[in-house]
Amino acid sequence: MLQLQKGVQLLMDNKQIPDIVVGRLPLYLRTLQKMARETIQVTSSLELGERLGISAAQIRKDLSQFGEFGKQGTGYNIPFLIERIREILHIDRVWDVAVVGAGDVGRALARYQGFADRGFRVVMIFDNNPDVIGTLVADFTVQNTAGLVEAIQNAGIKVAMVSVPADQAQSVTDQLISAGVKAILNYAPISLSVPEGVWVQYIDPAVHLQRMAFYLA
Amino acid sequence: MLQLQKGVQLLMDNKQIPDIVVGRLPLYLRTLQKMARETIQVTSSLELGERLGISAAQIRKDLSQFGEFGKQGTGYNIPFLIERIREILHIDRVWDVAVVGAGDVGRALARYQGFADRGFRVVMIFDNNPDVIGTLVADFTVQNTAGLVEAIQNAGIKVAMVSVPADQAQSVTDQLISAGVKAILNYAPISLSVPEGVWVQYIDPAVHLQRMAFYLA
DNA sequence: TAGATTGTTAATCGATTAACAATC
DNA sequence: TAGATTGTTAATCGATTAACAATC
Repeated sequence: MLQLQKGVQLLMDNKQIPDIVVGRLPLYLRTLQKMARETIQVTSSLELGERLGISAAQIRKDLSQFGEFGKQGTGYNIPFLIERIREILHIDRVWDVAVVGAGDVGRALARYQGFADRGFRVVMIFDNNPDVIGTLVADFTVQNTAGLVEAIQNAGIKVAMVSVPADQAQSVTDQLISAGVKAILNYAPISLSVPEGVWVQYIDPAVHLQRMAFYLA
Repeated sequence: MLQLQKGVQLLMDNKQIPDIVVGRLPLYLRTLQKMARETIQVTSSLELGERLGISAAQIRKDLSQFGEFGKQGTGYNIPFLIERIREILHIDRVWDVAVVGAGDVGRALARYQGFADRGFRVVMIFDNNPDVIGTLVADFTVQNTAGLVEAIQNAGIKVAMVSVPADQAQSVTDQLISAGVKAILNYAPISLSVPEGVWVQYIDPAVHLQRMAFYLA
């Protein structure tokens, strides 16, 4: 009875997790996986925090949003915590990803080895340049962007990376959304408009460099 | 006298600008430059905010940290505001940048056209693979990483991008710092340790994708 | 002038840190 | 047991928003 009520409460609770906390989980995961490769079995919020440059209190607070994963006096079992974070982030599976734009950046993304075991794999790449369509990138034949919506819809792809010129990025984004894509990693140097329920992350190296330049003499 | 005192106060003030505000300035700049290309002359905090998905109040508050750049009833002169932000960010000049690691990512960075007119230009690229050293990337001959410290020191370079495998990134970072580099854009999927006064920004596409995966069903 | 929009203040909201009982 | 470390609460700190006088 209490058990049930608790369950109901949890369901109704629908506690809103701060996005800033969500944003730190992949960093925790990356460092935990590095520790695992170093065959470390257990860690503490203090040790993990030192590796990340984050306070121990913040790590404990962040994790406590999702459950109780540690043991007093001992700390966190690393393989266990890795699995919990993978579940929380929904990367205890592999998401198929489409790349749009087969220039230098798109080709580097299609070949990138860094997605392996991190929840994603590139499965198709598009371009609108007739000289590029049909060529091979990694193991993929570059497809015509004209067929993007159908191909992505048929494959049920929910995640895409955009590496087209800035002036094509919004149009490509609109097509991706109409094809059912819900998460877009945008390399074009432009702010995108997307409807509620679609997520965008931005990678613009010039923006990152400019931010640091502020602190340069 | 009052004038002087004001100046002195400003000097002594040394008001700490929140880093989160600094981080938004490059986004404001990017959108303002897009508006300028659309030959718009004047904008308001409301209009700029709509393009960026940021509240008008936040834009005004952010800018007010650095001075009074607008005009009541009118808004902001776009070319004027662009110049002020470029000064604030210290990108009213061109920073030379070194790329370390001439794999797919490093080569894409060396060829990237997106740094033009945004305050940076790549001037050298390094790798430690004998098969790659001496080859051409864009207009640059790939140099041996063994000579990195001397070359960067001699050129007075303060900004670098790291695109080497994760297990070499900390060692490369240490060398860059000993060569005088103060700002590092790190593409290796690892947290770097750097001393006070050195700035790091991270680009890890898997981290960005993982963050969005949380919101996917 | 009337309308628009700034820069700034005060109020609100949210995130981080400090501290500690619980407990392994 | 003694020492260590969690999960959580309360206190602090910082960021965002609302509101408006000033003024173009």
